[in-house]
Amino acid sequence: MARRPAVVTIADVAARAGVSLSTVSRALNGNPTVDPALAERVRAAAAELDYTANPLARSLVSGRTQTIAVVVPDLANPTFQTILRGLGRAAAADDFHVLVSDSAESVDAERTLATTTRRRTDGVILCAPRMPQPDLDTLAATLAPLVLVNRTSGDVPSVRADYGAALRAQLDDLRRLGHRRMVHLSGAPGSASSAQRAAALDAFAAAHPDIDLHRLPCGVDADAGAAAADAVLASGATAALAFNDLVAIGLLDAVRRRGCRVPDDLSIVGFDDIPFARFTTPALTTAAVPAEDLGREAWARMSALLAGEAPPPSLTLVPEAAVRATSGPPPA
Amino acid sequence: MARRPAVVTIADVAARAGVSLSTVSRALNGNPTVDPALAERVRAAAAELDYTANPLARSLVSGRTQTIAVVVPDLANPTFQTILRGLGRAAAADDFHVLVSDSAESVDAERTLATTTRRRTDGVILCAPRMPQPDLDTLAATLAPLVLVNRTSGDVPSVRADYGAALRAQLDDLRRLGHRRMVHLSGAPGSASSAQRAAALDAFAAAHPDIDLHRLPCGVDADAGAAAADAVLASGATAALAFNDLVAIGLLDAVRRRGCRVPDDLSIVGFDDIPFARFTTPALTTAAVPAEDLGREAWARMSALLAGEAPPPSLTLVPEAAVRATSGPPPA
DNA sequence: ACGCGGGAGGTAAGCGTTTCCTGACGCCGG
DNA sequence: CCGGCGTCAGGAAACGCTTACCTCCCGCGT
Repeated sequence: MARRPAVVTIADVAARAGVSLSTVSRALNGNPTVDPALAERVRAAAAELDYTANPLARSLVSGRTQTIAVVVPDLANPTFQTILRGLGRAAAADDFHVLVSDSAESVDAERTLATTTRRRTDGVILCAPRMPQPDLDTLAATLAPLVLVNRTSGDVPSVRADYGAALRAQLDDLRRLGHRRMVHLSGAPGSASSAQRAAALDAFAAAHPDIDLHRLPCGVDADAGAAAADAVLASGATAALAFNDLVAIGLLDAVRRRGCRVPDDLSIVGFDDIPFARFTTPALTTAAVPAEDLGREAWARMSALLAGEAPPPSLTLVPEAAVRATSGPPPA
Repeated sequence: MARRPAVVTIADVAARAGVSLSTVSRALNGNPTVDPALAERVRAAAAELDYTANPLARSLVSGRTQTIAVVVPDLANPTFQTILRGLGRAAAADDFHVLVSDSAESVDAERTLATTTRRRTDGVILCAPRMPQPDLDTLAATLAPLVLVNRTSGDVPSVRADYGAALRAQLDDLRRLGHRRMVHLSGAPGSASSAQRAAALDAFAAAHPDIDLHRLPCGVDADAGAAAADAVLASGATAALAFNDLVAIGLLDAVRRRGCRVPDDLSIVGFDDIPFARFTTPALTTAAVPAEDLGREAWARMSALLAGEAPPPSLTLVPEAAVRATSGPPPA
């Protein structure tokens, strides 16, 4: 009994069709210089043998892998998941594969992963990298083609949400509602959005000296938000602005457990508008970061880069306010 | 000015160290037959040139890519995200990369993605595939090494949660609480868990003929849960068992908006214990599927397979009941 | 002093493609 | 009728690496 070869190569197809390797390659790649009848014969042979070109060998010679790498700080973060989903689907539509790595919020891992995954892919998308700007600038030089999400570096194409503008809008809304003591729960110091937010806070504080705007260091997840509950309540603030929805949700739950009524005693606003923000009680007021769009747009830029075209200009989306039920006037 | 070669190859290192290609390869791969002093010289040359072996070329000859493929039905589903995270981190710890694809709940995409990604990786992990059993069996034969999550096929190593057992426990709990009219919101017909759940429902119905157990077709997300609210209320059931937490959350929110008190008027139990289940109001009673463990264990099996060892036996984890506040006795 | 064994490093053969270059053939024009 | 040119297919190099195999040299034993 004829043992089926473990793997069928282009040579098998060539033998079957009675032509040379190069002809098979040309025929299967649609090279027009091959006689149509011959091409058909080759295709038939390939089909009978169930042949598909080995992508590795192909990549080695062509220098292209049809794969891009994405590095995110934490796969458990709903925002990154959504970005990844938009990105992944857009890339898949263009027949590209996605290699994801989770840097576990570690700057070292970020650098290492970016470098090693870059070597086996055609480009890298760094999603909200936490590393300091100089490090990012240095690294960026070695990574091209590179697209950044929520960070910028030189003229690297990027897409990002304007955290500063959205935070400013939130602060203004709360001020208009009458709040005069507010607290901001800041997270992930490395993230670019932190800088934007800090600037927005500074500007607001300067513009409204009558308002007591306190800043409370905090983590980036629900536990961190819960842990900050006592400090928030002790601060006497009538409104809390959380780094993200996770923090807001943790805080919301924790203060309610302590008997604090939201929004009557304390207004809470989140950031990101994760899918669950609608389902908290009360429904969370937040700023809707269009994460899926960010992912899609990031791919659009990478795709242009890979095609050697000029990428679309860097994009800054302003998150839209999603005013729901955790914000309201301060207690009288 | 000496132009730096775009890419430094093993030949450059060999020239720099004044040795042959093979010696460089051996030295860098820690082959003990190379003289320690020479090895050191090679390593030094490699370091000066900032050389790293081209993974593609290496893969082509070695036949190993240090990469595995994972196919999930929907990246937006928190359970798959968690599985992916456990899997990704475990694989990363073993210096493996992960190529993820989102099949968008499409059976066709599932098959195609599995096949094409398999070719550029060392193995595939199919996460909760939706395709019918015969298709899965056929496909499985061409995919080895393969690991299945939440499905089985022949003697393919697998890890899964025992949805049937957990659902049985939920049903028993509700019965003990006194519920006599219950409704089950079933989702994703293709999924293996649906079969297990159907069997559990059948068995329960047979064992407790006095209980009215109704089944309501439903989708798999929060919107589907919300859409089912009227039907659930109209059914007169005092307890609703949702296909997953997303459905439960949508339902919970929708019935509360209609003035229904949970759990006083209606008990609701979810499934999966997604991170947000703790934060609904009231906190959602659910069954805790250890998704991160599933991911980690899936990798353990793949890892063994790749090492040519016998994989650990297929694993079935029984989700633990997470009794919180959406379940209670039926109204009197 | 010579042969032989063993160890270290070099040579070259792949891995499976793509692609450049060459050669054969046929056709057309001179 | 012959030369030249265009077309199409084959040969072979190249992509960057690993590894089997072979050579060379050294040291030992007789």
